[in-house]
Amino acid sequence: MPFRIKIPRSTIDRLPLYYRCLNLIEEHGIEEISSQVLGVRVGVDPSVIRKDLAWFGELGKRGVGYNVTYLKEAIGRILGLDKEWPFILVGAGKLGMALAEHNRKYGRHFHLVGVFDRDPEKFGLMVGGQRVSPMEEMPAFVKEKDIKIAMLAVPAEEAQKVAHELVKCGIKGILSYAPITLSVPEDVLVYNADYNLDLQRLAYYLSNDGNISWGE
Amino acid sequence: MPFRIKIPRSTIDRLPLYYRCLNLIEEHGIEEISSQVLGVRVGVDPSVIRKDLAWFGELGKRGVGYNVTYLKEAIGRILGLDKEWPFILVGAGKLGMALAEHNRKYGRHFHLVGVFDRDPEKFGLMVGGQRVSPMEEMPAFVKEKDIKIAMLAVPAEEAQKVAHELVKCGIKGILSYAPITLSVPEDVLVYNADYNLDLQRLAYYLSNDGNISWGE
DNA sequence: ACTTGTGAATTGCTTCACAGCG
DNA sequence: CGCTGTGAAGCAATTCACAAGT
Repeated sequence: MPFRIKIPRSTIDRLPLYYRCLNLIEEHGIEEISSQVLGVRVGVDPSVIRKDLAWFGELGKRGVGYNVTYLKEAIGRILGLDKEWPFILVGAGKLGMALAEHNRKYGRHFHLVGVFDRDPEKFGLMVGGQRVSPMEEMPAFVKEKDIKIAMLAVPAEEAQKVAHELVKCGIKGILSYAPITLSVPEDVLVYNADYNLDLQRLAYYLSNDGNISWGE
Repeated sequence: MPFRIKIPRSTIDRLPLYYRCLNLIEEHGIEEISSQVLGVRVGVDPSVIRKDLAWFGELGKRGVGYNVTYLKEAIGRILGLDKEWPFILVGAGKLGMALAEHNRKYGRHFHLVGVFDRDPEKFGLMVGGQRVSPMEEMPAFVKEKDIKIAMLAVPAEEAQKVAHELVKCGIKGILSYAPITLSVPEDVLVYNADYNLDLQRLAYYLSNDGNISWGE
């Protein structure tokens, strides 16, 4: 009888950190690693790493540690990186173009299959190995190829409208660079990549040293 | 007698969301807002908003709600956005350049004052309103202008080395686009802007629908 | 001897429910 | 009456400490 367990969000948030680090460690030719050492490399407490991994079975060997390649591949499978994820980019401005080019060079597991924009001047331009197509062609394209992920790099004013369209044709995950909170149905996931959010968080800690003070 | 209270990290993480949204609401000419309505706009439970804001005093009026402009400015002060933050960019590749241009157009509260790269071919290029300077000039520049924030957009191989240099000349906050976990002293803050992390988290939820299944 | 996997204790955050005020 | 501010309850995540395994 199949049953399902909910994995803590914080665990999922850390898995890509482990994965990224294990890739590097593997390249260095290291075969075994302890939660201790991995912890230092990813900046996470070893017991957190062990708890995180334990959700998915017994991935390590007691007294020894974790096999780097095996663990890397296990985490890859957990994250769904054993398949290639096609995604589209909406918005071929400077930022969108740079992201697309960057992905072409460094992207693993995710490949750009379409770029869309409203501006006719952009049509036909090559961006990240794809020709920019008019926004009107997006719905058919996404439905036909059954694409689930979109990167959104359009101006704030357009972002909500575009998000709506994306959802309507079946997109389930959006990585948004737009500086607004998108409203989407709850079965659609949005990650905010607007770097101003992070800059502002930085500013808080730099201003307040993590606290606020009162009194005299 | 001065005393200090620790604000939850999750509260700080949400403040920029509120701030971003309040700016928009203010532009629409709305003067008062309840935690209820704001909650819908930012996708956060109203009681979370009230608890978050309560850390900083009584910012609202019972029976009425929050004054939009007043609240926006209060949050701005809390985050340290009442001052302008100068920052530098290290790495004038495609991504760095796009980020710099983007910041010039849309950046509030943070302004780019220097761009550095190791590649002599880049020297002198205009990026985000600044001329690209050789990496060697960075330490003197940062120290002299007392800059605290850096954006890091260099290849993985260089990133750790550069992070070290940044820390050595007084940088306290790094927004890193490099696909590695940087190791820095604990009084230095690093935010990871590597979008592959978010794509991988998306992939997990799209693959597993938030769960994993066992058994038969 | 060393390191994982894991229940138990602890800490921190969110949700609830309502008193306090406009 | 409506909405904030807040103690208390409930839930989730981290930390601890050690048994289990190599």
